[in-house]
Amino acid sequence: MEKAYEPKKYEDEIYKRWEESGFFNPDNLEGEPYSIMMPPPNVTGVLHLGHALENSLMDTMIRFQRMRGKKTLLLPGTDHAAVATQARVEKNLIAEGIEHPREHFGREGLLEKIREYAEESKATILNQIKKMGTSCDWSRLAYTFDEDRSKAVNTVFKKMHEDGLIYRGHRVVNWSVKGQSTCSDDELVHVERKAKLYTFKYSEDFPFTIATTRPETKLGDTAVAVHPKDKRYKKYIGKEYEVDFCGNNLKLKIITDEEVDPEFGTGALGVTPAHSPTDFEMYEKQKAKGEPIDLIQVIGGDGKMTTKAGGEFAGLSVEEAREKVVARLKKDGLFVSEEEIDQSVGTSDRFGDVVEAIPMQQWWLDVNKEIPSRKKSLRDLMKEALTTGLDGDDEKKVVINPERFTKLYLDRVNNLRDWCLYRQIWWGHRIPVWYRGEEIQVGADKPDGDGWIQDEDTLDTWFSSGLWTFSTLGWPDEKKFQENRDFYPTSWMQMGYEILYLWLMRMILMSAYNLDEIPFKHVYIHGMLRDKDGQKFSKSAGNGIDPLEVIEKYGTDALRYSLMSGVTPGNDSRFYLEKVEGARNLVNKLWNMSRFMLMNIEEPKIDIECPEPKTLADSWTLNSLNTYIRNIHDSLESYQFSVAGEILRSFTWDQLADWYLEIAKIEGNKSEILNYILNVILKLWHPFMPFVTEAIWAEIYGGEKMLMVEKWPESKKKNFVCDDDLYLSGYNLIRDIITGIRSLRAEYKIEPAKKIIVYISKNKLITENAEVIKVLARVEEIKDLSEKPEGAVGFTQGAIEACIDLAGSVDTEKETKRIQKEIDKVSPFVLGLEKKLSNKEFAKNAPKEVVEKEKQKLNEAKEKLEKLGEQLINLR
RNA sequence: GGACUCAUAGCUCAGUUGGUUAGAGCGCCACAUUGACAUUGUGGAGGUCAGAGGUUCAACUCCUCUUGGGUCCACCA
Repeated sequence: MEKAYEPKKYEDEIYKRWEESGFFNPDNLEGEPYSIMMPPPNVTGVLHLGHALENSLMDTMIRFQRMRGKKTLLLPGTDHAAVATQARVEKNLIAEGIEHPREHFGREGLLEKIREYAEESKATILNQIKKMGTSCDWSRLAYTFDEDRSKAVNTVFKKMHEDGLIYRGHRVVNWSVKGQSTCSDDELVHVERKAKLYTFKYSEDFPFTIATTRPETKLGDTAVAVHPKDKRYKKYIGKEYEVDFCGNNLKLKIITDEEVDPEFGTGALGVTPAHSPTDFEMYEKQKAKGEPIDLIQVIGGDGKMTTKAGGEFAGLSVEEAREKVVARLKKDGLFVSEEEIDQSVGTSDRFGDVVEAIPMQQWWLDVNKEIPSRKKSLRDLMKEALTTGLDGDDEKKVVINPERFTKLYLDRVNNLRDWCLYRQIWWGHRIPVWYRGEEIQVGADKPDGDGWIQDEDTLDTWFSSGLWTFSTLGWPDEKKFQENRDFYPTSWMQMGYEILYLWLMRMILMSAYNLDEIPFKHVYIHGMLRDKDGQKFSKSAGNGIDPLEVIEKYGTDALRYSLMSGVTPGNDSRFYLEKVEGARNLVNKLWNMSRFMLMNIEEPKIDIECPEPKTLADSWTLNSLNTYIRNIHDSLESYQFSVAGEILRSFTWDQLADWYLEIAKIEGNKSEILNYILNVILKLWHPFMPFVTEAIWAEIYGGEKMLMVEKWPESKKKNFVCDDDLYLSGYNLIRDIITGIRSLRAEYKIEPAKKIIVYISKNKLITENAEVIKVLARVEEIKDLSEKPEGAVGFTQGAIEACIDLAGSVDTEKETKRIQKEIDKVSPFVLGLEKKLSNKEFAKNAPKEVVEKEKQKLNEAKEKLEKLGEQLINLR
């Protein structure tokens, strides 16, 4: 084995071997099914560190489960990401000088451009996933926009339409002028900005003033709403006014609505049904009440004022129209005041512009309507999945970790509005709806007869992502799906909290509706990765880090470990290169430890049972390892990746490398035990650091047998027992003595090479481990404490006292200080314990073990205090 | 307006059903250096767990409030 581990030499070759082995494919495995559907990365570019974290989490889990003997499936794929991808390509084209890509290329031409980009991006992404060491089944690779997935999309659309859940309606939508497309409420990003609130009167004879930040929309007002209990306006309710507003003849009915805040502005709200979601709701309510008001669209899809806005304003941009309206109001003496206020506006998450509310004929998914065969709405299903389980079946319940996200999810479900399904872009699943005059047909294929025209629009990208957990398994093809049925519902899903609403909810909706199943049993929500200073990684901030560059420099294992260490569910974590460096060191340490162990193993055996310990160090290490096996297993089972990694690191480095291997050099003859320990730790490390462990495994056992499918270590029920009481805490005592001597040596600046004589109250434990103490603490001879000379300095560890002879060079003052410091540390502890133990309530209420433990601690501390006192007296 | 979350060593973070003399990594200080490893080893300094109350025999851990960061949702006419 080489002196240092060089990841580059091994990684690609190992990945190839894994792939060729066929064990990424569960069809070649046996056991209980375990499945994870990889959240498909968007084909908008390359993978970032967040994806790298996700791959690490999923692959660690899947490797762990595979080694446990499960039939594991990690299904890879990518997402066509409709709007995001088209927006990206259009942006690139505009940067290249093509001002209007849609007009320039036409539908098919632009689609071809996007397709090219998507394919390229896809290839890059898949390669990156491989570089991360992700053990996914490439034979089941899926894409949200491929044939099978499109089939699923069309099938679901048709079914929902037949169930009456998808309807067509003329309603106010969120419209991105820049993107020339709608977007759903979930796709809005709210930003704070300053705005002017204008107060004005519609006309001379209108009885009161109203306030607005959008004077230009007032050209489309058809009512004025006040709070039903607002006394100021009581007498006007129900009246109708006809006003001349900036040259427009407006009919305004005074209506009431609970939504109106009497405290805001003047307490009277000009209702613009066409350009405000809440106003539109009032319009609908009025209609339902049988007292309809009008709807006048004064802003068009191009962001300009329409002819309905009046000749003076038609064709102006919104901003121009606003200025003009304000100027006109001032001129007409209708303007009252203006003030600056904070306002939050919705912007498009993909195009970045402030969205306009515009009324349009669109298709919607009704979340409140009863599903004919179920007597429940989609909203009900979404709720059930996280509360009682579907149909009250606890087995059909999704558990979110950390739990707090459950509440967020449910709050959102309760306030859910109908889902606007259509997007006026070209990249995406084309709507399976056909028109001929007034006739409408739904289905993927063109209906019989002439004159049918397919809808121009495409579906919201999340519609296909919502189907991901089962469309990837072959649904709606019954045969294909049945073959994969064991993997559904999937076992585990991990995702960032930022797509909780966008994705998690829709997957649950789609699965519950189509299959009457939950999509997965457990969801693990991870936080966002931030840079060293806690900033988000982003293109515009220029702080992005390419995972491939990190891999190139430090290796994949180091990247994986550094990403997962320090993460706790639901919380953001920071990424910086020092962390990767530390992980790289750990990887190398593991390599070198293995190298050393291998040198001390006579003939490595791949199947080796835990050998009987021969020395104290052996039993301590084997017992300790046994406990760690259990802890790591439990931590991984409960998705505590960081904890599992940390305790494994601690065992490997702090216990094994720093102590046991050093002792092995002294005691010698440990071939079997080292063989066993090496096998076990390589297995335990494998899910975290697949490459280096597999590389070491190959160094030991050749490339034939793969660690990836070795059996996960089992912890034994019983530890090795020691007959003597002293042995129970024996090993820690030996370590403490060695550390104590080392510490004294450092304090008295005894040359490291110089061997000294120590005096210890001897017992069997000391005698048996004398050699270890001698070598590790650089001791010439161990003599009995009774022989200690005048002026020896010492320390106490539990029942054992040890001294070193400084041959008259004791610095009394310094030593006094040292001992006093020690006493100052122990005495308050003793006092505290005494107080606690003398408290009757404590004795009465605390569990027996706790009381016993405290008593023991007190005795030990007291003893130590006594000895320290003696030492202090001896100094004088 | 409604809610969530974080505050622990210089820095980044663990601390999962309340019982440790509160931990790790990095950094810092001192020392070591020819065989597993300088991507190293040894020793050490460093925290009244944001603040104030409360519950409890016992609080970093549970409750309330305060302060300061971050996030989400709703409304914003």
